[in-house]
Amino acid sequence: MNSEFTIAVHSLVLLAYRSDRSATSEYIADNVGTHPARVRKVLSFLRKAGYVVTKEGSGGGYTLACDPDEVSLAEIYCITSIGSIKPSWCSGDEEEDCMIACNMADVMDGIFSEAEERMMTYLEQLKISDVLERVRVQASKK
Amino acid sequence: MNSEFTIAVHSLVLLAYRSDRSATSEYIADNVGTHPARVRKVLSFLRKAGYVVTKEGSGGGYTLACDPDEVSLAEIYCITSIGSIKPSWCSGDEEEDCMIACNMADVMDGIFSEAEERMMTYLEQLKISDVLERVRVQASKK
DNA sequence: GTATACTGTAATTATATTTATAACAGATAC
DNA sequence: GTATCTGTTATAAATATAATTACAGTATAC
Repeated sequence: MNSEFTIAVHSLVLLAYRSDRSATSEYIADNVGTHPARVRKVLSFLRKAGYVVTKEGSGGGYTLACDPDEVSLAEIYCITSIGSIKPSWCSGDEEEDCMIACNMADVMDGIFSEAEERMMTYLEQLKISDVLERVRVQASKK
Repeated sequence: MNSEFTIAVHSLVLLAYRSDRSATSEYIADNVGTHPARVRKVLSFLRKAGYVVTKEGSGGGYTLACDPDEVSLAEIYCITSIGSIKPSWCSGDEEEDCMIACNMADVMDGIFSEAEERMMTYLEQLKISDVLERVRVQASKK
């Protein structure tokens, strides 16, 4: 799976944790453990989908624009990583004179799509606030 | 996802389609669209797990050693690609002085594991014979 | 209006992963 | 013994991913 999903979830959880304060891409990048430009790219998708509000210029940054109780990981997955279950490599070849070789790519494609849907029904149940709660539980274990 | 899963499923479906005839790695590789050495590597895993029987030497090759009605894609996924849902890249850093940064990697790890389990309950229902049937249906559409 | 501090985005470089290929030992059939 | 196969490792090539650089655009403070 694409790690932009991880970056998006981490960023949203961080913003939810900081309640309504804004955060710069540098601050988020440091917390996530990546480069600010990468955070800006991922959060730019979230902004276009309305999950965060961004403010350019001095004193700018990112703030949460959604209710963490309402937003599921499935929505975030759709924005950042849909289709990433399926490997880019495909078996078979349409030109071969064999029923298996000709059709395996299509069949596997369907299987990967259905598998992804199953995974997404799970992610639908998980909200950003649940992830934050899991972080709290994990922290209390240490 | 790792494409060894695709190669394994394709090979098993091909062997099931050819009933009890054996096939060489070169024949399978040509059908799958990869290198014989890669087929040998993947089928070597399947042999160790008892799904195929191999015969070395002249006239050798691979034959199915399982009932296609009984073997699910979940079993094959376990052998070839377990854990491949989770991206190798992890966010956060245990050393940071922030609850989110410290625990996000563990939390995401758990989420990816659960997501993978959901996907696997779907793959459990799909047998090798179902995949062969899907190939037949797909072929009849053309 | 100019300096400063941000985001947005594209281009480039570096790194990691994946796939293909080569090579050869070991096994079996003839 | 020779030809044909698998098993396995090592290496090279291709691809995908992540980091970095660069700079235009925008808002703020002075």
